[in-house]
Amino acid sequence: MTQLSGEAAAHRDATVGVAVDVVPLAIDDGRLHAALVPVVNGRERGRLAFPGGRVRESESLDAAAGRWLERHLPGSDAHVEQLYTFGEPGRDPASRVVSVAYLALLARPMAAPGIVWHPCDALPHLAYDHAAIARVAIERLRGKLAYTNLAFALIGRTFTLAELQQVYEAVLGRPLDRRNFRKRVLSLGLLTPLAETRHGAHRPARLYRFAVRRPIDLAMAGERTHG
Amino acid sequence: MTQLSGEAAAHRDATVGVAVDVVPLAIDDGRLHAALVPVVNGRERGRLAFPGGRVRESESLDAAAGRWLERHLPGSDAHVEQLYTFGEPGRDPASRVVSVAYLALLARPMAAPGIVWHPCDALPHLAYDHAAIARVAIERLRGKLAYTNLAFALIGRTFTLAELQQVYEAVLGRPLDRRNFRKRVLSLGLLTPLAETRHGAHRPARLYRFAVRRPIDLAMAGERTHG
DNA sequence: CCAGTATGCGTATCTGATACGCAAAGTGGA
DNA sequence: TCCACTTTGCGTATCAGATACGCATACTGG
Repeated sequence: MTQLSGEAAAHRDATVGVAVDVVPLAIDDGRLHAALVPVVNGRERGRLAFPGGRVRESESLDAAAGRWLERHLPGSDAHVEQLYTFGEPGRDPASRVVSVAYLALLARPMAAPGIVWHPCDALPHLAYDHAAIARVAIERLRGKLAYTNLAFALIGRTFTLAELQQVYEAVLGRPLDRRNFRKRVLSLGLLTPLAETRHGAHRPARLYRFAVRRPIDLAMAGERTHG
Repeated sequence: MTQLSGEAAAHRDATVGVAVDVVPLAIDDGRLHAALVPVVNGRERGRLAFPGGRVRESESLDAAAGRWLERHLPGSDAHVEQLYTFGEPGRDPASRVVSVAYLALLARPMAAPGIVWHPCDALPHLAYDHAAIARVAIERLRGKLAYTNLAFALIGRTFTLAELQQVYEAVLGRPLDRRNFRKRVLSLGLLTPLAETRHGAHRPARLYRFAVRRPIDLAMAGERTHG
């Protein structure tokens, strides 16, 4: 906020509410999926929406996002980061609510009561402005995948290169060349090869894990002049 | 907002206020500057902060940002875009306020009553968490300059390549090679050469203008595989 | 008219992205 | 047992863009 120069005092006109909406995303069967819950009250009852709700006076926005995620997907151990804030006056027909949207990346689409996982390329009609939130979420994820190690949040602790490639293909929505993908991802130095291999129907594949499982911005290293 | 399953109803517990803070940035003398105003009330009185204040019930967040910018820098004709939302419970000692921060890019550091322009690489001690807001703003601007045409907002309608280069150097904080800058920026096809030239102490320089003066994402064109 | 400086253009080189060939290492069926 | 088949793993050729840098051009000012 800041200085209330001539404006209403801090405790007055608290007519604008604050909420968070969490967009849980995970890969399933080579496709990106989003977790939705049915709306229980109001004019939008019955429609699907992202988990979310009011921010308490004593909690931070990040804490509120974590709390609402935990309520609907308990123990999900997701990577959560702020996405964008939606505050059009008419976005909730009941009252004026500003919603801080969050991205939550899960290693797997875990089941939970009331939760429905939908493929992101064919979402149903969502409540409120959640279709716009979904668009921004997927767009952001696509962008960040290219210059961060964010993929670690969408895959288990150990994985083969083919499995990691499936994550990228699911998010980007297009096929990648196996051999170039291998070179690229290994040259970044983010992966640690393990001694074990995964045995399937054919040649066993080496297992890897991410050296660091927290967000790293790769653009910092290779500084770009541009301009 | 969203479903208020078991939570307090929409009109109750409106104890969290919503505000916007605008970070006005402009280039002056080859350096990036930010516009600040003194805080007039509360414990932080006298310190400098970014322009901002409460969001009205009937206005959108973008409209609130534009209103507070217009109040302090009337007629600035800035490019305004949402930055990040800050909502730590203790960020304002007076009351719980969530602030949606906005970036405002100006072609020149225009003067206005009460406004103080400070170089971004040597900001004074700011009120509230505005130092963090400033960091995020500059970081975001640096990032977006590399893959958008956002520079159009930080320069006048017509300019020489040397002047445009100064904008990039001021934001990025490091010198660029003249000849490579020229090639890069011209190959992007964003600039339209004009017939006129600007005459100074030496060889006259051709004037250019941005073909489009609204944000364009360049990464969309050259799609990156990565992986 | 010449020294000085900024503009404008071109070339060589390096790095990274892309396209694609091919051997290696397993499984499963004949 | 062995061979067809599939997936993994590695290498090479080529191309586009980034970077380093040389140099002529076109003005001003003394």
